[in-house]
Amino acid sequence: MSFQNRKQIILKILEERGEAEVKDFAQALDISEITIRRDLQQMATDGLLFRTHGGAMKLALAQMPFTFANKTAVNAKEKDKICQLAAQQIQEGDIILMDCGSTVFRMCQFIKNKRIKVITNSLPVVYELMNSQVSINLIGGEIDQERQAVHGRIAEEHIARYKVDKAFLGVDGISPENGLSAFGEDEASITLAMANASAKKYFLCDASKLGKDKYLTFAPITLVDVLITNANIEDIKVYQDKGIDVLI
Amino acid sequence: MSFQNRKQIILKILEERGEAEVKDFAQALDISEITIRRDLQQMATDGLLFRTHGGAMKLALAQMPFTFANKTAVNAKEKDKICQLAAQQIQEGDIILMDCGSTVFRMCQFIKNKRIKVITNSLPVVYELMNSQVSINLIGGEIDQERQAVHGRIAEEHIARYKVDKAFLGVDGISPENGLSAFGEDEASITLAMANASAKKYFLCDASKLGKDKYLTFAPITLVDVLITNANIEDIKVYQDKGIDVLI
DNA sequence: TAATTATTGATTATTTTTGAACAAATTAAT
DNA sequence: ATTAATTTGTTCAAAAATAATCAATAATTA
Repeated sequence: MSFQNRKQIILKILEERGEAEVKDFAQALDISEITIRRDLQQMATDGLLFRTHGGAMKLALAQMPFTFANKTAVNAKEKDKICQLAAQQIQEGDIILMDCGSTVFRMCQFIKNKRIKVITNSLPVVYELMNSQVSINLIGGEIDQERQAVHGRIAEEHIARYKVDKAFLGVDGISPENGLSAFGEDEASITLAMANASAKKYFLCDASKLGKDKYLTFAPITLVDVLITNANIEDIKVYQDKGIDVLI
Repeated sequence: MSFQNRKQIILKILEERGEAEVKDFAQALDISEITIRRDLQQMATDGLLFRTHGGAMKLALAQMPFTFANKTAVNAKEKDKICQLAAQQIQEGDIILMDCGSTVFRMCQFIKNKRIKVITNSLPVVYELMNSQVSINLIGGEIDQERQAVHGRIAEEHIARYKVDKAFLGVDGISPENGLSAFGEDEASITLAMANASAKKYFLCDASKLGKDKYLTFAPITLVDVLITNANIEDIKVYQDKGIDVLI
């Protein structure tokens, strides 16, 4: 077993457990502790992990070239529940669209092992699904460095070329009266383009977005096929009355 | 059994198992270990596999998960010199194409602070130029997880929509007689598409690629406008005779 | 057919990797 | 603050792998 092989396994262990001791590595790899220490030292200087006394930690946040993980920290647990529900809607072989919102991003962890194709304009999503079962189609166009996503006319035209089963989208605001709203034009038109390219439109909205209107309203509430949220039952009645499926 | 045959089988073994030891290869091919080592060495310099102490690994496995900057890069210093030369060819305001080769990738460090637009299919380039002065246009299409780049027909169509000043490209082999060659079809056709979309074509080739023909020859040497290399003067004469600008 | 070249295998020297022993440093506990 | 326990760094030796050199074989060319 060469150093390169061990490197792989060490990273995998860290990926699963977050942190581990030298003993654990030595046992898992059936090799002496001193060798593990040397491995960890080199990998630490290579920036692949964080060395602690007695072991190592994964540097998920530092390793990620994107700062997306921070954003998603807000209401992470609630969002994860929503995403788990969303992921359950996906069958093997599906082709799905995913937009560049922070909620939709958290779906990645639940779909990594599905054999599906994901079409997306979000670089964090691409990064997260890299080296997974999922086959990825990246939407081309101008990169918005702030959003870490692809936007613009070219991107919309790219989307329009596809017809997919399901689109998983996020919005900044949603209300029964004024429909869907967003903070920016770019976001709105990409969301719209994705919705138009998909047979079934799923919208992932945590409770904080329900009943709110934001800067730009861009689509009627009828665009929504399925609303996936963590709001309480009274608040979602109005949406069900409009003929929208709601998953809680 | 010829070297070509062994090469095929070695690659097949790696494809199946991901990694293997010299012993395994020697046994499978019924040939001495020293010969296997020689094969592996050549294939490693050709970029077909990753050599480890005691064996070899599939390239995709060796490229650490998402450490896009390949730190084990061979000839890093030589490549950097070539890239510095290439970067000097770029003026403020230029729109340039960059392909997904490891040499071209190293240009990023030298162009970070230029006010230019880069069109690329390489995810490492995108990540490297993120949060820089450079504005990025990402080519859309299917993602090749091994190459960490976008390939395919959609990508080529995307490229064809643009007309740019300069393209900075890499190839796996280049020779005065047979022109440009690559290991794979996808790579070749993307390179060709980029060349066609650009007024001036720069090719970045370290000395190890000069005078070599690889698996697939896909374009005549006349496609090259400028060759940037670290080879010695005698070796580049033949290219200059063909009317190609050469920078050393 | 003979001469030349390229490929392969064997041998030896060099390098790399690994593990053990012990001193130094760090952490935890009193 | 001091001591005990653990962890780490350093040095050295053994083992494994590689590189280098040279002879033998196979392939090619004249």
